[in-house]
Amino acid sequence: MKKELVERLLPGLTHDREYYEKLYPERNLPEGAIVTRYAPSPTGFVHIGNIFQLYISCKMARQTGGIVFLRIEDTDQERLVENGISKIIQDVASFGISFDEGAMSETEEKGSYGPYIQSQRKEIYQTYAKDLLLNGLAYPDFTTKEELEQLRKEQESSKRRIGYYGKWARSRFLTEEEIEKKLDQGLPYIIRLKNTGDFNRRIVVYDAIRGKLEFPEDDIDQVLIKNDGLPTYHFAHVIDDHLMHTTHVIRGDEWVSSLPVHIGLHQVLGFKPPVYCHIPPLTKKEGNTIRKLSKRKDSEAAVSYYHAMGIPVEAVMLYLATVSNSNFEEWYLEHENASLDDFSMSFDKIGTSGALFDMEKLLNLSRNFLSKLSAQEMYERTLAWAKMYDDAFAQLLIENRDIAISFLNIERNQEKPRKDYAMFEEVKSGIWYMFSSEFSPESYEWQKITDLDEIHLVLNTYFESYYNENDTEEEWFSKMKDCCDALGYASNMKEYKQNPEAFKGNVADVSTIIRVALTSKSRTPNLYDIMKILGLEEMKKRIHYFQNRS
RNA sequence: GGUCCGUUGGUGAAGUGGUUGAACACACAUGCCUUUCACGCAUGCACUCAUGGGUUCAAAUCCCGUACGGAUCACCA
Repeated sequence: MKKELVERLLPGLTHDREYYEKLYPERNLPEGAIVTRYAPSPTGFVHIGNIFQLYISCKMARQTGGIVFLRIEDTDQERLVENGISKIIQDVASFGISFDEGAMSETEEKGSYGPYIQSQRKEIYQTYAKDLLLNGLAYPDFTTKEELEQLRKEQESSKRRIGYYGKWARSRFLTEEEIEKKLDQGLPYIIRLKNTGDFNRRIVVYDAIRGKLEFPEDDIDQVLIKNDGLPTYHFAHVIDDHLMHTTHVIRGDEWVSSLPVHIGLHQVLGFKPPVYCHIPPLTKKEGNTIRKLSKRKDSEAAVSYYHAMGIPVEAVMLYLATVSNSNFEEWYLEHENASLDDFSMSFDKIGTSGALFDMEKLLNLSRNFLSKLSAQEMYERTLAWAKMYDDAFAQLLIENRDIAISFLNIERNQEKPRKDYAMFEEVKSGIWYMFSSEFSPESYEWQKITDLDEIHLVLNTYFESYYNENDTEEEWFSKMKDCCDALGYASNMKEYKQNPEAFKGNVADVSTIIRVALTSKSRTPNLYDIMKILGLEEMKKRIHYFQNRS
């Protein structure tokens, strides 16, 4: 196509493609370093699947001495959300992830391969499109949406392959005179690739995760530049990843079917394609069907969900690591105290079929993680959570700091600590009865022994004659047994089991009476510790409260 | 409809032709321990790897068909 016409189509371009090729030279990185990117469109909040993908990207880049950068794909101007970039950066940062290069805020960026916001790279894309136009590898298309729709219907009814290709791509055959005439009329147009691909030829692509993939060549005249002058995803991705020297494109597997398009574009532009790595989606079972986790339908898809529930980010990352590399879990079991960074990930250990998102497993990981924190850390983190999501609870934690820490410490400093909490949200329901200001229960969880006279008898006897604040745990328990013997309860479990009729109950029943009277709950951590923390004064108050109610 | 991908237990999965009578983890069940709970310990949990056929001395592992599931086919990414 002649130069004047091309300049009419894509006006105002001051550079040629060689200029850009020189502007963005080869990166100076160690052999085998992986350069990859996170390339979201700023259309809302970050999805847990994005974090999953990002985790893999960061891991692979960092362990090879490479780079991961943030590129904003905002070529769809209609779907943009206000402060979209900040939201992405914030959500990502909340999982402890940051970028080596790329967009850093709405207005700032870092690195010498920018701009990293696609809408600011318009001239670059157009320059490459212009080059294609000049070489007869692209052409303007004035077809309207209605005409396109019409074309599709024709193809459907005659059972042809759907798409704008070959003889169906009518604008291919426009003469330069016809183009000029339409331009004179001011008709809107787009730029399409004049595809030389042949549907009957096959191409082979090696995906780092899925292995050998085979497709027919793409022969569709893909849109390169849209009506608004901005490129389509396909065109922008190919140019950006070439110019930014991306070595590995790590993205969701909804993209595998556009691989022929991307390979084709790399070819016409004379680029060497990067290695493609398509990761499977996180899925969810709904009835009998399995589908991708969806931001709209599934609350657990939003990153904010985990923060609100108080699931520590470490646990979420652990879960994502478990799902991403099949050998991670075993490795982690052998390296209990190792950091995630010490694990060495590989593409071929990433599964190809989507993992069902398993909340149980995540919570289990979280429970284990939280059980390993010190009481002090547990307290601080619970407090930090409460300050964000539950003011009243935060206040209580501050007022009862020492009690809270002592309570959280029960059976924590041991080889295999208690696993009471999977999220900070649960701490409240586990701890409230320790705070005297909160203790005024409406009901008590009485178990086997429910006769109130008997309960009073046990409580009075125990506190009047047996409890001593200064006892060690052994002394405490042996006195508990003495109390049982005195009241007709079995102090020895084996004896009780052999002949339950001979006793009113056993030492477990007596302990339960005391536990419930003091806490209103039948399940609590170790009673001895709880009594120590409450102290005699508080216990008297509670027994008194109970006796007045019944 | 075209194109492509996948299918090992309730879940994540290991496993690429022969110590797999299918590892490991989560969940579940039972028992033990035990002051409740939690922890811990022990045991159980796939009539065999979607299904039919083929190759082979030998197949979850290789080949073909079928079924089911998923992705994609925009001037969205």
